[in-house]
Amino acid sequence: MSLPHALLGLLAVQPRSGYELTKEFEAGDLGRYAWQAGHTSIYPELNRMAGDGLVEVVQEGARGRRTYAVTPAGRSELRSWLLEPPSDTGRVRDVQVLRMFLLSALDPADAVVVLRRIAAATAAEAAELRRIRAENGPPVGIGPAGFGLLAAEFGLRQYEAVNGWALWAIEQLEPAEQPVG
Amino acid sequence: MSLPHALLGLLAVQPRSGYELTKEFEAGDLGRYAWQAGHTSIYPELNRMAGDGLVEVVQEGARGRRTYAVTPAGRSELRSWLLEPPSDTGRVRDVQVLRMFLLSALDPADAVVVLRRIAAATAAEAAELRRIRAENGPPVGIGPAGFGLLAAEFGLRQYEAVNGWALWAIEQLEPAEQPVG
DNA sequence: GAGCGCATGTAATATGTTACATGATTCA
DNA sequence: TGAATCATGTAACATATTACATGCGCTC
Repeated sequence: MSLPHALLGLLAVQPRSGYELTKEFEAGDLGRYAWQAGHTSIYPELNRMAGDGLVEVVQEGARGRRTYAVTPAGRSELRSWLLEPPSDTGRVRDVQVLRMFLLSALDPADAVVVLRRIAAATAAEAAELRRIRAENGPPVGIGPAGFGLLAAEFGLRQYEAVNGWALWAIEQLEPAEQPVG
Repeated sequence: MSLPHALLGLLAVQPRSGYELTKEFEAGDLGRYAWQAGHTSIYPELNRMAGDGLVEVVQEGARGRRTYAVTPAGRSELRSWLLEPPSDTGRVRDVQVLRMFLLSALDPADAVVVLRRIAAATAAEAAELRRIRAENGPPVGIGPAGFGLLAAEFGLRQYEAVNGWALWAIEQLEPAEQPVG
């Protein structure tokens, strides 16, 4: 269960309310590439973590808004979780990757259709990330400002890799698709 | 919920028992990179799918062993699931990727420790996959024999991408780690 | 003052994991 | 005949998703 660590990580960047954390999971890079959660998981978890002393309410605003920040205990917990050996119970579960693996079960013609879609989608995503990177200029430092640079670069390389794989796979399959040259 | 589709995909390659499917998820490429499940999920799901006519028992062996195969209805279901537009409810949840995103929350020195570990691990995995690919020779065709080739290539490119990213990230962080050149 | 978005929560349902449980078969 | 592995299952628990629910505050 990594939700508390994801929350600690986001709060370590800057204090936030449950509502803002929810938005971050919905729209941010972390929610897109790494971990997802809805508000119905986040609110109870924040209360639990506050009870455990990992986070604390640092501000109360309008409409019952409570801004949380990481406590020293929370920071320590996050650090040891990140530094501890992978101890991997690693349950991978990625629908997109599953689809890619199962392509072999399709006729080559069908598989190529899907692969072309993957190639187009990943190329578009990669182009978008390249545009964002160019706009922001070369990275001059990575700090508590956010995951932006590391995340963007990671996403870019990931998309490029999948794109290259899809193009390669299409080449492998096309001879079978068009045996009559 | 993609477990039934993962099962359909594995059974489309060849009929198998619940026990064998469990082993495949434990040790196979699909279980490693794409989707995981334990026997306590698999057995009830197979029974449900048999009730729905997606799979059928084609053989009964010793110790109550039941070998399942995909029915035409199951094949049709798998195909339309693979061809349908991504309709992305895509709930990404990858602990390793989460760790990578949260690195920014660490001191640069700590982050570099973790990144070096990632770089070493991904380099080793990539080397292993390259070795396997070299042993099996160039791919001459992809058929119902399995996910082997597509999977190995996908894994290799994935590991190379993460490796490249980790090395890049180390370079970004090291000036901060050693400000006194 | 009406509507929208902010902000938090509970309850019911689905799903997945861990622990528990059973019995058959093979091999030493 | 004893141990290991095959082979399947149920029950209890933890977790996640969906639906339901409430009320404040801002803006038009």
